[in-house]
Amino acid sequence: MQVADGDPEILGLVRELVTLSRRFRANAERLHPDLSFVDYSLLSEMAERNGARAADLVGLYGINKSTISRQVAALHRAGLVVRAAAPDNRRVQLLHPSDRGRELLARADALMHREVDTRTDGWSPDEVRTLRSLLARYNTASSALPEES
Amino acid sequence: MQVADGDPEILGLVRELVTLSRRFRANAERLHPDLSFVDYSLLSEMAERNGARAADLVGLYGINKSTISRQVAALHRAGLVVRAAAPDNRRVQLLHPSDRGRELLARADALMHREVDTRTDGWSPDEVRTLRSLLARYNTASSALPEES
DNA sequence: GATGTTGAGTTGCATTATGCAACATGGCGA
DNA sequence: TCGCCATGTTGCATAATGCAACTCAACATC
Repeated sequence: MQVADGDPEILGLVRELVTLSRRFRANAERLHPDLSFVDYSLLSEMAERNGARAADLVGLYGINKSTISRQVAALHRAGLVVRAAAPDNRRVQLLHPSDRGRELLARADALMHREVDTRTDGWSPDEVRTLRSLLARYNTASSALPEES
Repeated sequence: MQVADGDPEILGLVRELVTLSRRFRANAERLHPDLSFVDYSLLSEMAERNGARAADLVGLYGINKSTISRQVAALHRAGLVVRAAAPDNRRVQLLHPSDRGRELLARADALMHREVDTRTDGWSPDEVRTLRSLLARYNTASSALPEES
């Protein structure tokens, strides 16, 4: 792999990742207009982790905390998120989807599920598993970003 | 696959795709601030296809043509894209990266290459190939979207 | 207990990304 | 020739995002 620079396989992977990133989001946006892609990502993460701190989301997506702050505030205003003080550290607020949030999340999940299921039509279960697992590895690796101070 | 609804494998895949979509973009944005993620995606597609029509890009990314129009216009103003009339259909303009565009693209490519190479550190060449190929299949399947009339 | 330091969020300000709908125009077919 | 249609473009509005300055509560030290 140390072809140093210019491994066409890697560059090809980059291309696919780029395309996926733009298209997947646009597609999701069309699929469930009730819950924007951003809101969907936040709610699913909170649900997944059974409560997330804003800072977690900042780290996960690698975006500015002001952005997360605003997006979470919007979700809260919309009644889709509840904030709870963390038991251990009172400075922190744990974010959870509200009942209504869970409901919207479930609906969007169903749509996304159907969508991805359709797009992987004809794949073997093993291929689906493999894609998921490789993406999970890639995403996890990405988490270990060099934090800019 | 026909678990109708609720296949956790599919839903897991959805989660990974969501995370990737948000993070990959943000990451690219930080990696090569000279060339925004959007500009990068457009230029690489033009280069890849050796000339792309605006409508191609609209279809590829599934976004509104007005958005593409503006983004291409910006690239053109910046001197990174040249427009040429298509030989067969004069209504169409073929978009190519300019020399300067190619230059910026190459620089961003190098950075992205390095980035992805790093994140797949420790992967077998086969795993990298597999991820690329599965993503390619997924992306291609996505192209066949039901066009909303 | 007062005080300075630090972590977690917020907010003002600016820019970019994107959608929708109306509009412009140059080809093409009847 | 005429009208229709495919390709784009533009006005208008909203969402997403970054940066930097600021608030505030919790901690640590003295």
